[in-house]
Amino acid sequence: MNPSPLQAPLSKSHRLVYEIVQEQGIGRHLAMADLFSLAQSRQPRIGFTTVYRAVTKLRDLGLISEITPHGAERAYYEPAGPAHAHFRCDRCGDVQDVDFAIPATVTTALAAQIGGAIANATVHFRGRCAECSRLEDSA
Amino acid sequence: MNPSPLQAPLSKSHRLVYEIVQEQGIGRHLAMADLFSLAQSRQPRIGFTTVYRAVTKLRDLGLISEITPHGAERAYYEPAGPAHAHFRCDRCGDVQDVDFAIPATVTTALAAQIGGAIANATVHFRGRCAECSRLEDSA
DNA sequence: TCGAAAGCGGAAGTCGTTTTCACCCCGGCG
DNA sequence: CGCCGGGGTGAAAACGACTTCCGCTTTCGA
Repeated sequence: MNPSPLQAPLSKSHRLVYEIVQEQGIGRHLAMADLFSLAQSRQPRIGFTTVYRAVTKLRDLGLISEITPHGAERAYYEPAGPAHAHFRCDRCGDVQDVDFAIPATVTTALAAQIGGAIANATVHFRGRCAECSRLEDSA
Repeated sequence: MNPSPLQAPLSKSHRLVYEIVQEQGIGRHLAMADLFSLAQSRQPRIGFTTVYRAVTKLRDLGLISEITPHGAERAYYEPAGPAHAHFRCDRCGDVQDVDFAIPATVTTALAAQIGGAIANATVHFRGRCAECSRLEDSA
């Protein structure tokens, strides 16, 4: 949302990747290869390594979120935003957002339970998405 | 705990892997390589492929659980048991159990929200474990 | 005993990710 | 105006976990 914190430390290429993720908007989940394709379509001479470095930096800066759904074979990226869970369909592999987050009171209590500090919580659901539910095969 | 459901469809090698996971008990999280090492120590002629096949089958049968913590670079396996969450320390990488599960009422409501079926929920926490919290460096 | 089927293990292959390394652009400085 | 110097860049190789392949061995029923 706020473009100001990224003026200083990001190169032009890194900014491009950031913009691509932002433009995809909430609910879209992009693999590294997708990001590379999109970046290439705007700047054909860009290399995979540059996109990779951009993603790594943006992730470390907290500007984009990385999700690794259980059962998926790669990571996905989305704009940083309010906490929410993800649902992955076992059949078609599609990942979608779910409006659910673990309350801070719970994480606080659990942090006390383990005696450490909890920085982050991720929730993933697996199952059959709406569309795949209609096709009642289990192949 | 209950050895009966595994007599029929499991070969001797697969049973060995199952027993190894069970014997490690609750709270232990074993990577594929760990399982292979442990299996080798009891049956030196066993091959990695056999352990891999055993793990795959046991996982599909629901006899063992596979977890892929966010930030980890491999999957871990543990005995199947009551639902619980996992905590992974960002510093030392250690994974430990956390007594938390998403209520069935919540998953039911969320399944309705997405219009599909939710078969499974996984919760992962990241942060600093008790031991690493004492070492106040952020390296 | 024989033959089919399942199990097995070594090795190679797959694939997403990460690192390496040399080149280039772009600034300041002499 | 030309010489550095350092971050940025991109092609390619390396890496590592995971998966598959293929031929050999064991098991089991006829």
